[in-house]
Amino acid sequence: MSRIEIETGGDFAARLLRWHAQHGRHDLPWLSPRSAYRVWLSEVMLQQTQVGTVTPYFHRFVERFPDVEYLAAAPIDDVLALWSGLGYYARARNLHRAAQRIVREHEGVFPTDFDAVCALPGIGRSTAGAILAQAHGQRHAILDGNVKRVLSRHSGTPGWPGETRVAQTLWRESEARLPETQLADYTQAIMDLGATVCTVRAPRCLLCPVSADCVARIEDLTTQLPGPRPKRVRPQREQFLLLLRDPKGQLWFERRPPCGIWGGLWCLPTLETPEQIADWGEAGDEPLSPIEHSFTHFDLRLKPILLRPRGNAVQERAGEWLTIEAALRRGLPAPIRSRLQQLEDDPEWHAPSTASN
DNA sequence: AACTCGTGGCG
DNA sequence: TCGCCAAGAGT
Repeated sequence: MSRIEIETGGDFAARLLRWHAQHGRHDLPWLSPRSAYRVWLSEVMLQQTQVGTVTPYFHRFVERFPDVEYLAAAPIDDVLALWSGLGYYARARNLHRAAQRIVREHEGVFPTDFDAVCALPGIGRSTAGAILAQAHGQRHAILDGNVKRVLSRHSGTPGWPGETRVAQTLWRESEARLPETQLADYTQAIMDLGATVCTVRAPRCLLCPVSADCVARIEDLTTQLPGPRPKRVRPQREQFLLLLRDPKGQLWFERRPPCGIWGGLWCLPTLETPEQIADWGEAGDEPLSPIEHSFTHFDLRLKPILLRPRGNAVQERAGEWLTIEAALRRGLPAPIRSRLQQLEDDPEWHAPSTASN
C-alpha cells in the first residue's frame, strides 16, 4: 500500500464505501425493495435525467407495470403515456421491446449474464454494469456522467469524455478502482458522490472522502474538468401546428412515426410550409401564440393554426378525433401537453361562438 | 466518429 | 436571460 493510501485511510473504494455508509443516499425508491426489474427501469429512466425528475415517473410506472410480464403485455401506447414528459422516448420503446424479449427468451426473468444484458435494446455497457452490480452485486465498472466527472477530476484526465479516447481512459480508471466486494454499495457510492459532492459547479471538496489524492483539487482544476463538450450552433426550425377542430370541439391527433423526434407519441399534425394548410381546411383569424421549444440540438418554433376541417381533410389518414381531456391521457410531447392544458383551462376555448368563427 | 434523441434545473 | 448539461444508447 502506498504512503498516500495510508495517509488517506484506505484505498479509493474503501474511502468511498465508508463515506457512503454515512452520507450516501439510502432512500432511493428503486433500491427498496430491490429487484433487477426495478433497478433496470430506474437505470433507463435515469439515463441523461436527474433523480428528482425521475422519481414521480418511477412510482407511476412500477405501480402500473409491477414486473416484466406486465410491461411486456402492455400496449406501447400505455408505456409511452407513462413516459410522456420524460423525454428520449426511444428509451420507452426499447424498454418495452426488451421486456418482450425477456419474456420470450429468458422465461420472464431478467438475465444475469453481462453479455445477455448488453444485448437487450436500450442497455449499453454502463447501464448493464450498473444493473448487475446494483441488483446482484456483480463486479462491473460503470461510466455515467457522475463517474466521468469524479474520475476525470480525481485522475486529472483532460479532454471531453464524449471523445472515444478520453472515455477509454476513464473506463480503465473506473475498472481499476473497483473493490473486490460490496459492488452494489460501491456503485451507488460513486454515483452519490458525483451527484451530491463532486458536482458540476462548486464541488464540495471539503466533504469529499477522496480529495486527498484528487489531482483536480490539488492542482485547482475542478472548474476545468471534465473538459467541456465542443460548442455547436443550434439551428432554428419552424413548423406549423394544426389544431383541426370538428363541430364537437375535438381535435385531430396522429401518431408520430417511430423514428425521429417524439417518435411514437401522439401529436397534432405538423407542416413544414404554409402552402399545405389549405389541404386541411380553412384557417380562423384569431392568432395563437407560437410554442417555443428548445431541444439539445435545435430550437423549434411551432406556429399553431386553428382550422375548420375540409370535408375530406382527414380521409385516408391514420389518426383520431380526441377531446383535449382524452388527448391529455395519451403520450404527448411536453410542449404540446402544456399548450393543450392551457387551452383546456381557457374558457374561450369552450365557447365556440367566439373561438371558432 | 459524429450525429440523433427531450426535458428541466441551475447560476 | 441563456447556455450548459444531467444515472447514455443507437446508428
